[in-house]
Amino acid sequence: MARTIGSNGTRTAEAIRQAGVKLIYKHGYEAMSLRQLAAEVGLQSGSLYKYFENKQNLLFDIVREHMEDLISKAEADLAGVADPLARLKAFAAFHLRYHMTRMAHVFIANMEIRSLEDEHRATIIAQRRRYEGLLEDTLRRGAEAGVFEVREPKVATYAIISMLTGICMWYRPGGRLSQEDLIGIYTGLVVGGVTGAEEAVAAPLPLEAKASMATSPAARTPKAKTKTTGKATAKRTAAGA
Amino acid sequence: MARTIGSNGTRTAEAIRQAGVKLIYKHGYEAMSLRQLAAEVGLQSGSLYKYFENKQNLLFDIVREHMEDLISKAEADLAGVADPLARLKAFAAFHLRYHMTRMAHVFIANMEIRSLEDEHRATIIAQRRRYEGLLEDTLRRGAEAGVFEVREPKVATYAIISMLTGICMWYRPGGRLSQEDLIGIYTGLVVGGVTGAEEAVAAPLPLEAKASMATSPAARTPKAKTKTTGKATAKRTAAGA
Amino acid sequence: MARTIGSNGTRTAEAIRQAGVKLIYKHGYEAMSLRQLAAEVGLQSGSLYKYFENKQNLLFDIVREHMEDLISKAEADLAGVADPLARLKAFAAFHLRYHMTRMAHVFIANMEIRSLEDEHRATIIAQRRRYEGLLEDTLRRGAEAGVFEVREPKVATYAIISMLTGICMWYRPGGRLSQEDLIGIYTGLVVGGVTGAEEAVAAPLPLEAKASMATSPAARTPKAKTKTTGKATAKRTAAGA
Amino acid sequence: MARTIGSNGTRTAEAIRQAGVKLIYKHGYEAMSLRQLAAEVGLQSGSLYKYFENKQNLLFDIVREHMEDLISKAEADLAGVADPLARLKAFAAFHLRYHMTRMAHVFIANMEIRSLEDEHRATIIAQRRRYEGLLEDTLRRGAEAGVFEVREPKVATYAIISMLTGICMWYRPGGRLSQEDLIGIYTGLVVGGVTGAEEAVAAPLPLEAKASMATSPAARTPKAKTKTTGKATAKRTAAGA
DNA sequence: CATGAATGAGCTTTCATTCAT
DNA sequence: AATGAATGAAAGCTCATTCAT
Repeated sequence: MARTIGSNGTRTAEAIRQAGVKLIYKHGYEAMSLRQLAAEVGLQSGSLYKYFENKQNLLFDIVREHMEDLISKAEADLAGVADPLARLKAFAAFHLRYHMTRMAHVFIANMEIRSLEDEHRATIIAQRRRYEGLLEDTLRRGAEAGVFEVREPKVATYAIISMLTGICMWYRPGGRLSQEDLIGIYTGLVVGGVTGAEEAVAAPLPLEAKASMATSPAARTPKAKTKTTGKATAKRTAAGA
Repeated sequence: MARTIGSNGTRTAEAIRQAGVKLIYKHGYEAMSLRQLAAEVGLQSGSLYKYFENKQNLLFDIVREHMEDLISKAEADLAGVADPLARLKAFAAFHLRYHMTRMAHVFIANMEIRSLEDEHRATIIAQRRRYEGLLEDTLRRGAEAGVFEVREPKVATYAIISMLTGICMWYRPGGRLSQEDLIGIYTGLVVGGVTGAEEAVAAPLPLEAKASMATSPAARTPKAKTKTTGKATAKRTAAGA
Repeated sequence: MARTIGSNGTRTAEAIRQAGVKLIYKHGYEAMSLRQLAAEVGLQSGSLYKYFENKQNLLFDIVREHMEDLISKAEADLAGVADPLARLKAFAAFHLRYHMTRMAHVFIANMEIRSLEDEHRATIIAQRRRYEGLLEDTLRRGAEAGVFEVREPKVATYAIISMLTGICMWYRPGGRLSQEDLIGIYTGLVVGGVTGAEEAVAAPLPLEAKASMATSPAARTPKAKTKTTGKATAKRTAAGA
Repeated sequence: MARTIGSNGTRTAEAIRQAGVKLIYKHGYEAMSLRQLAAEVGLQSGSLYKYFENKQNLLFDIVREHMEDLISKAEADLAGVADPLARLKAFAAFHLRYHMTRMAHVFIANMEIRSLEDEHRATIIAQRRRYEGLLEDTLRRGAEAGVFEVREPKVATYAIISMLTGICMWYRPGGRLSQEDLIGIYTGLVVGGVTGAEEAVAAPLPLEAKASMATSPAARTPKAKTKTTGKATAKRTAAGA
């Protein structure tokens, strides 16, 4: 029988990718074994090595491609939107929609950064920073324009992204509230947070003070120690401990 | 020479607990080996079993005691505060301060729920729900009193807690912004979010519609399948896959 | 070079089985380590797991296959023999010959029942009962026919089988007495025992009295307690203690 | 409070001995851990070493003392009995009664010979031989006197002892048949076996032929390899493999 | 007499990975 | 493109044993 378009190899590669996402999401990267993965796609575990160099690279590929997808789609969505408030709402809506749609990928990208080796993690963190930049720039411009009450755009960026990303910890399709309902609720919280309520709580901050933050939240994630011997699985050491 | 005060056993137990927190924070529970842990406290790995039943129980003990501490301190902090807005601010301040102070414990409690066995996870999730209840009740009462514009207190609870918890992903002591600065910023975002900006964005929600959420975000964390045969190490399966 | 006929896998499996029998016979199941076994067949210990699920199953497979072999050969040997005395002699001869030929298997099947987990032990005990049934039925029919003086066929069955099985505690091929010599001697003891000498010793037994025996000698072997928690290696508890 | 007569130490020693018998009977020597044993008598496992040199010696002490008891009681029972048939019956009755009464000790002495180190096993086997000698001499004298039809007293000895010993594989007190009932049945089998039925089955044996047996069944039990290094638990190698 | 902390060796089992076929 | 046999390392855990107190 003739090969179907997209060779078996291509199809197997795709199956492995999908099964990998599923299993890492379910069990975690460390806890997923390649035997499991191979069984999921109907192969022997040794055969997987036709499709990736090693387990670490499978994870890296999944996360990197996810980040590329996330960034390009976000940039496309915000492309024509100039007004800061409109951009903020568009960002929030995009982020939420994306996170409700591709929960497994998002979950992995957030949880398994610690399982990436140094170099790979650096790549992903750079992508993350670029993505965060979309929001940070918007907040900064809105603040300059006087429409947002945001004195620390970086902090606000982290806060807002944490809030929005949190949705994939509990959201399930088919619930009482539709995706659009939820987008409405979350956007309300975000917009309310950055417009005009702030003075009610906080005293003016000393802007000239030394920053209390790392250059990015990403820097907080544990860093793998340099691989040393043999085939040993790379272990990670956290910067912050 | 006589035994030093606070027998070796007690001190070793404490050292193991602390090293455990440190290593799980750095490497993750799955990636931390008991040999590593033993080396960290200057023991043979087998000797650790004087101090815990098994690796899983070490994790559970750490997380459970952390949650107990978190809850009791939170309840103490909110004890006399009746006014919804004051309670909200007190909760935010407590949560942030706690998370900036005990980052490793908090990080572990959030990240390693997936590594807990069924029963243990259920215990922790129940504690989490109780903690979330402190905020949810406050939001609900504030909404009833007309001081908060919150139509979905549960969703708002998840959103706010996600935002506040996010601080331990990037905060480092000694930065430009003091803990109190950051508490000011975050509290501003939270209070702004729940007071009066919402109508600007979202259409009224159909309150009677079917819920789109699990009973708790906790339910999203992967659930271990029931142990079936033999001595096999328990693996986890995610509810959502 | 092409794979040798009978793939390596098949040959390795057979080598493992044989080495397993040899080492369990020599050291006992508990005392045999899988490292020993692997070394015996020239493998790493982990590689054994291509060939059995775990150590316990290796033992079970060995014992179960032995019992199947024993039963089927015994049934074949007795197939056409109707006369009770002839059947008794045929049984004794078969049992002795088998036990002198496959001493290691027999020894293991008798000694290591205690090392089997509950379910496995139940299977083996059922097989043992079936085998014993061959003798018991013969004794019973012989007693009914008046050719045997056997008032308690079950007790006599246990006694005779114990006597015959005992041969594998001391027999070695190449000794002064041939297998056929020994069969002659043992058969004489057995036949003499069940034909007509009994009244010389014992007073008539109250047949209606309550039995003083377990349903089978097998039931005397220690029974593993039901596995309860975690991954703990199953220990055994004796029924009679 | 004053010490009771028989110091605590003496009582503890006795408790350890009894618990040891119980646990070795239940689990087997290899499978019994000293932690279990210590727990059974309410001690820490390290404290056991006040009462024995090591685990191996505990086993040896138990078995040796059992054998001494067995032999001295048997010799006492047979002391005044001269007539071969009476001696045979007395031996059988004694052996059965003893085995029904002290099943655990007997079981251990039979099953755990393989777990004894070389030297210890040699001691026990010598005792066993002496015990067997009581029966063998009786058979020999009976044969010489023409009252027994036994051409191979050694073989008959092994056969008879195996048969009688087998009772402790299935007997339980409180069953339908009393100890005396069972003694009657077994004695009938034994006496019948050695009196006059033999010619019915076997052709005369060539007495001058080379023996097909080891000097004692005991020699069949595995022999421990010489202890080699450090504190390593001694492993055993079977002579017959 | 007994504890309790610790050792060091060894166990069964799992894993990522390799490679001849 | 895939198999299946095997490796070598490491994991969690248990054990008999020691010894200062």
